[in-house]
Amino acid sequence: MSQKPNLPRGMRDFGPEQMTKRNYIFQNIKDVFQKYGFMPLETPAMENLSVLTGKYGDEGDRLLYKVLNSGDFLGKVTSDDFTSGSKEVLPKVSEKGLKYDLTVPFARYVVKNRHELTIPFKRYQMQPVWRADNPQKGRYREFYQCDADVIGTESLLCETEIILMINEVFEQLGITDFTIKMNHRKILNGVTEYIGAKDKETDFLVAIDKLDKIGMAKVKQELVNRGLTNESVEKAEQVLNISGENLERLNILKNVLEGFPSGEEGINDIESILAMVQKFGLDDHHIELDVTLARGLSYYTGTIFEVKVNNVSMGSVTGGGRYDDLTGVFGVPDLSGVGFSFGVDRIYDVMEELDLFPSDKLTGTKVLIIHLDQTSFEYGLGALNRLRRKSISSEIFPDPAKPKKQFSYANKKGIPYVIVVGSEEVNTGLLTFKDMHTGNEEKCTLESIIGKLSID
RNA sequence: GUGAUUGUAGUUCAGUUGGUUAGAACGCCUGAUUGUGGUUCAGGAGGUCGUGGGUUCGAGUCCCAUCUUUCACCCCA
Repeated sequence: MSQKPNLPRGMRDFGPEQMTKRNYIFQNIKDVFQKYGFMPLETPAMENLSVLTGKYGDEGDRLLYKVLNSGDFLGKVTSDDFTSGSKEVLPKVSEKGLKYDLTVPFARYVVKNRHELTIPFKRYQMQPVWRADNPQKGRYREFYQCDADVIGTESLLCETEIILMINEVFEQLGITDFTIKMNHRKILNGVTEYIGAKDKETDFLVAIDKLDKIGMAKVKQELVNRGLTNESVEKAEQVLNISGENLERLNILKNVLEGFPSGEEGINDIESILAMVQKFGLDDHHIELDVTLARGLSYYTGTIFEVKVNNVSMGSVTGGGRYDDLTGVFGVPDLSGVGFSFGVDRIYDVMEELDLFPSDKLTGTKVLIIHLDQTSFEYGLGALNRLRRKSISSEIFPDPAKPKKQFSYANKKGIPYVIVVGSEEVNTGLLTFKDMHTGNEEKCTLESIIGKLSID
């Protein structure tokens, strides 16, 4: 027990059964991305720290995994650096880090290849990212993100298509009870202006983002603690209490934010998106306008959204938004982009909790050939070859073993059918074909077996 | 980074105020069944009690450190 090798904290293996389920999710997402015209992209696990740092706020910088330089990593460090602490030492011992999300490396890629890209550039990316966070439920130190971004257009069609894609993916995965929470950074700007707390915008956003978690009373308390005036807090409560259908909420907001240009722009965007979603004939679009949705990442400037699966104990499973100037920090301003990301690991946990994995779509090997002696083994090899030529996922037990052991193997692997080959079968050419689920057996030619297995 | 919490067989867990040889269930292996799994029955293997120190005549049990698990804060997929 004690000798067992262990994994680093927050990192996980995925066994065959888990991988089958994970691939099922990946495949669904990938199919939808491609259907909407996104092309695949991969970037390395590591980026230079100069690319990563400063993009995710102070908190993000803390959660970045830094990679020690190769060779004599202490070579450039003086004893003065050492005594003045890790801040001085870090840049001298580490130049690279593991990527924290897929959006920033994507922006780096866009800048690097901007002359070759067809604009608008649409890409999807499904890769692991790393965060040195403390693990807990639905939170890992290594996890996959599935991003799709469009860069180089301000069209609200992008936002609309994101909503369509989210609906398609969740529908295909069998997740029906979910909510796409949508908001707009400009609406939030307008609200902060309206309540007279323009200089406290970050404090305001951080506090209201917790509303559904800690309740109005505590949010108000936190707003006061963060230095907002009582008048601001009262006005904020009035806005945060807006309820009703999306259109009603919009109308109330319109009145409140009249005369605040930023807020008006945000409302117009949301209205356009909702109208366009209707044009695609999506009646049950799961959208809920939520003025408390703020989202952490500081680079969002337009529409923001987040998906929550209802009635499960899990944070958001998808998130995204529009960023007007992500590439600005890399020297290319005015490239507007919008993107979103599925959290596969969380979707997996949710589907497990709701028991949504379809067992029939997840089987690997379809048929196992069981042999009883050397002659039948060799006969079986020929049959195996023919099955595989017909693209039937099949295997033969590799060792001479008792039937009991071979059947048991099929059973444990969940292989739905077996073919038994013994001297009788070799002589007659009629193979014993068994349905492991029902236990029924029949004698068939290989052709008719192939026929039956090809139907499924 | 802060505050709690967990660790005993492959897995999930019992284990009394510190006291003989650390248990169960499931799983695994063998046989009942030399051409049949999943059910049943009989038997068997498997543990440095996370690790390192300490207290004690004696530690799975108490103390310290460390790692790990889970959860909350922060933040977030």
